Amino acid sequence: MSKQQPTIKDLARKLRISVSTVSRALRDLPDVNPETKKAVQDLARELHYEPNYIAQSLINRNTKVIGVIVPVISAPVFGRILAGMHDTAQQQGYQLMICQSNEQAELEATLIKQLIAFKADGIVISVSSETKNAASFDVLEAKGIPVVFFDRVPLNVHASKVVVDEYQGGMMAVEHLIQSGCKQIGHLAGPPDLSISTNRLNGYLAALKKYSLPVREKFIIPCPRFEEDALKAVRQLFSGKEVPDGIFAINDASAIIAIRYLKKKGIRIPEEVAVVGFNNDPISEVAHPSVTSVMEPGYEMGCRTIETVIRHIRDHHFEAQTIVLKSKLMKRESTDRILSNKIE
Amino acid sequence: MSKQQPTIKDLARKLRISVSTVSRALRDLPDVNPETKKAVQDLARELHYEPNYIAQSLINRNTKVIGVIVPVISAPVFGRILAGMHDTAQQQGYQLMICQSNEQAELEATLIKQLIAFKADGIVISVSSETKNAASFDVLEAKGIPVVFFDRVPLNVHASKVVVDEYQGGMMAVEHLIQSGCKQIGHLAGPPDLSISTNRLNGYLAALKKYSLPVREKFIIPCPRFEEDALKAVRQLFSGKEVPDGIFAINDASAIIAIRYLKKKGIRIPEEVAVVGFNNDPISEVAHPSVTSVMEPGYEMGCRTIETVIRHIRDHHFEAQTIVLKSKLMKRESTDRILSNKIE
DNA sequence: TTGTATGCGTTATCAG
DNA sequence: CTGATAACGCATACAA
Repeated sequence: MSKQQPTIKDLARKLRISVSTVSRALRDLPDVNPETKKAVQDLARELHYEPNYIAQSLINRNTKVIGVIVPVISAPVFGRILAGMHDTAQQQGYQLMICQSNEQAELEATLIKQLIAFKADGIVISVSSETKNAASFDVLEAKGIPVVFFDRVPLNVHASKVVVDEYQGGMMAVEHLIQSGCKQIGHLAGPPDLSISTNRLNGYLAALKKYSLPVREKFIIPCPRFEEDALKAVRQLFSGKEVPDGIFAINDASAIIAIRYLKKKGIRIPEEVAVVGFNNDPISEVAHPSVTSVMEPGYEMGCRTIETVIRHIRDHHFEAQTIVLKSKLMKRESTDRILSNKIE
Repeated sequence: MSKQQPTIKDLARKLRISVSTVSRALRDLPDVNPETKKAVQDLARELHYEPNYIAQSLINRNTKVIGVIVPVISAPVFGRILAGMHDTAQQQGYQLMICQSNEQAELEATLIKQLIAFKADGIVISVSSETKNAASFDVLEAKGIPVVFFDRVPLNVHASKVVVDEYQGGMMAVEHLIQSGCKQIGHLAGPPDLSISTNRLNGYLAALKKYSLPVREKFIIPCPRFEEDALKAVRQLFSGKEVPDGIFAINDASAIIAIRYLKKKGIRIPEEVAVVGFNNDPISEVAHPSVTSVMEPGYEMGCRTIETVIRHIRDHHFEAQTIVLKSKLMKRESTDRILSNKIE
């Protein structure tokens, strides 16, 4: 804190009135003499008085703080989500306490404890790729602290969730590849324990089934650490006798790693292999060729998540709900097999 | 908050001892019977007791919270900085309260007030592009709240600052353009009131001077809203009779907008016009051609900023200092005039 | 309309 | 080693 911030006590002493009157005047309550009220407010301004939120929290039993845990702050998807979260929180008079788990389950658990100790009114979480069970979240349920999961959500947890329809996204992506003429589509999958991974994978499988294309286990390669495992995965994908003519990647960074690998091998994109990414990160637009990608409504997801957790905070009996947002396919050069010859 | 979180009172009642003993046991203070200590700690674990930070803050007169204000959370540069900030803060036992000003001076002032009300132990700020004077920061000085400015810092404010040597960055960028054979270098400048803008501009001017190249006012075009004004600016740059053969852009997004414009006009890069960006955002690497860019040590800047503010918090007499970090030029295709014919 | 007393959860200062 | 009691800054029921 600082050296000597004025308190209501100081104001009271200077004005020779009681602290309760000062307290009431500052909050502009009705039953207080207009003159004394004005005197108090004037003095408060003059001394740059700011109410002590900490003390108020102790009494009101709420902090107006929402804890946020994301795997990595610097990932573009989370950047957009956090921006949306901050704007709606601000609008509703809440502050955000943003933390990153660095994809570590243990740190995630620690952060949850810290946020509890801070008496955050509610907590919103996007789980780390390491998180295997929901044990760390039980505390929250037990303590009755409102939680909303977003983007990456755990299974078997009774809580509100805000997610993108990953199944639809995956399906849409693969369907687009098929319609572009791909017959053998490889999938650079995500960390096995994440909901987004399995849902996108299921979308992939559903699309294949819809068009009666065979599923080849060898064409589905999980990348536990996302793009960090992507290069190895693509290599594996193209090491066999039969190689894919289309790739559906778990995110844009992985898609671009695949594209680079293919270009280096002299394989033309999209003519020989078409590629679809996920997230619509800025890089997908500027890459060469630009990458067709599934765009998730990140900012909106952030807004809805905060709205939902606030609803839970205000009404502790509010029923847990799952909000599913739709994603959109941004078609670009990496799958544009008709216009592909126009690419310079 | 929640319904019924256990307090030390509850623990005391259950164990039929006093709250002070419980308090001491929980903090593992020396003069307390090992047996009672164990009993307390066991019960605490059993009941999932978590200390109330709020109450502790009230008494300790510190919150272990550092307020952070950035213009936009979702910008890659700030993402990296925030990541560095969070990691060191976590390591030192501090929580971050991250806010975005959305480049608005007024919101920035509001956020500062909120953080003061929250009794943040210290505040770190990267000013909005709209911020013209330092009035909103005076309150902090007056109240003796430690402040550290980073990245975009205001002039005429006595406080610690952590910055990148933007002058050196700009100079390096332009020198590289000159050494690549450029003789007429245009500059897509930043918002006029920002320190980064003027410093990069000065670096640009210094480089021209060093190589005895003339300064043309018409080749320096400010972009008050960064990339949002970039297209208009490039158009202007190439509208006259004399056009540049090199462009130094205030950031990578602007550089890429320029590149797109040039490509559309059939102007070859880097042969006819070489381009340098700033920030080394992921897009600079994947763009076509990839963009030579000045890399700022964002993560490190975040770490150093938090370290500095914590130092000020711990020692209120700690002298304000300015830490200057060096940037690095990442050379890529957009300026590679020798290898340019190798670009596919 | 205003003041007094009490409490929020914790720590610190004393006595015992 | 342990237990009362008073703070921290504020809000509120109650009294005046």
